[in-house]
Amino acid sequence: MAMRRSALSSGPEKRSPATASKRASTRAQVDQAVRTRLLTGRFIPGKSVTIRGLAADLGVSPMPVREVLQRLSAENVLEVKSNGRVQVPSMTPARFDEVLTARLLLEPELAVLALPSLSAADADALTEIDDDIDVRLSNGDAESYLRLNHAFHFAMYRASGSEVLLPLIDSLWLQFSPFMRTVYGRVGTANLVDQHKAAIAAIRDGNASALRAAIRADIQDGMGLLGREILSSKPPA
Amino acid sequence: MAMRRSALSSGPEKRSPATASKRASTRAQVDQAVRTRLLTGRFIPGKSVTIRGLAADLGVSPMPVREVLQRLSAENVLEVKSNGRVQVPSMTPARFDEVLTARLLLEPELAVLALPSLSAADADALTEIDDDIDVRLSNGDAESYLRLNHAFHFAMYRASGSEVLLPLIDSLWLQFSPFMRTVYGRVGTANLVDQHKAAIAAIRDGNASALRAAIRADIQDGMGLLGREILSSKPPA
DNA sequence: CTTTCCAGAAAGTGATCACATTTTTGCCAA
DNA sequence: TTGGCAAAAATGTGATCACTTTCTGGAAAG
Repeated sequence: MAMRRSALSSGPEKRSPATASKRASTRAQVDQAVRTRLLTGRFIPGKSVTIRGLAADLGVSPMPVREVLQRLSAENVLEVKSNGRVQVPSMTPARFDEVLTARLLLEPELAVLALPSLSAADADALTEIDDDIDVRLSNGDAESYLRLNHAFHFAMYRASGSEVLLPLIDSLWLQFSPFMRTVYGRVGTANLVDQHKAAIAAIRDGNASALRAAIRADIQDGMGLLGREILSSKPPA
Repeated sequence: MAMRRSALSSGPEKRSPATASKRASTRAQVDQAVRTRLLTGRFIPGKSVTIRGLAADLGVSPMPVREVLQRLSAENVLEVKSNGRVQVPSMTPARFDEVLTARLLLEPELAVLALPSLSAADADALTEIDDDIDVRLSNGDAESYLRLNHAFHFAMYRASGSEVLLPLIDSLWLQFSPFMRTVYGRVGTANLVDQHKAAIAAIRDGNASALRAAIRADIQDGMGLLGREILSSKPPA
């Protein structure tokens, strides 16, 4: 294996004991790094994640990693096996159906709740993200698609100022993203469709029912159709 | 303050270093203990929870407590202030509305998903819990009511074998239970109504739409009416 | 060539320490 | 009595160690 030092922070490695330093705890950095990896599918379902291994990978001590893995386990994002080992859970048909159900129940609702707070400027920002998505899709860049699709949805959702629904949806995305990455890697991204433009139009019109329908359809298009099919063929995943 | 040693495990206190001992990790025990306290309202909203303090209270070392607090923070159950201190969050009107919305979206759905797995024996068990609830309500025993109401709902939900929706709902209950305890303590439990009997009837009939309606109404009755009113009068809570 | 078993490595868990920061307390002066 | 200020206590965070359990790989036996 090639030399890889400190996937976290490219700066000079000074870390005196217990130096909370620059107002960003090491745990928060590790947490962000792991979440990003999950959301962009850089953690494959079934992959086992070890404290010391990830700590070495990120160039930090085991303690912050240990706490982050606890957090993600509690969020139902990582799975703790009976022997204590932690891994990215494999997707099952039952699990997939539940995630889809939960998304369809929660996300259209939160989008509608966010609607009053979404300005024309927000709609412009969403359009910019969506244009970027179109480019990535045609290029087959699955990882960037995942990242931007997440950015699109959460730019909407965050506008709601939600304190309860948003964390729930956050957990859901962390749960399905690793699996969807494998799906997109298998079937490609070229024929992926979404309802982002319909959603943006609904936002500009301030049309709640249209926005609800768009988000619902978007989830079905991006996740429902493909994933269900994949799971029928390959058992665990 | 009176002497209080080890609220956890009344047995002889032997704990050699790193003895995973009797197949129940200390962390799991602490986790269960804290969750029970939250669900029965023994943690008051606004109460600050410290690692060392809780560890001393439970008679364990700080490490397991530290991990449990991380888990509950990640689940949006405990709040981490900007200074790192952890506390049971105060309920706000916005937060309350969101919890109620999320409950109404998720719980009726999961109940219906559980319906096919609910046998006549399960209905009998639910009836037994509900009878117990009636006794506690007339006695004004708010803490037992919280515990049994939780038991009633989750006896249903668990039958679904859910891996995704159930953890989400779990998080919601941990979020609103401390607040509801203060509500019941203020208005009493005598005039509390629920739809448990309607739910049990729907289960015995295998009637999905009736069950969905019963759960929805039960949530409105037990939480919606009272809580909204209380929040109008006292600001934080 | 396959199976069994044992030694070494790897991994999670709990304990303890050190340190920076924040909070609390108690005292002194106005 | 009250206001502020400094000392002390409390708290979260990171690091490190010890120990148990589990996993892995290879050697020996069939």
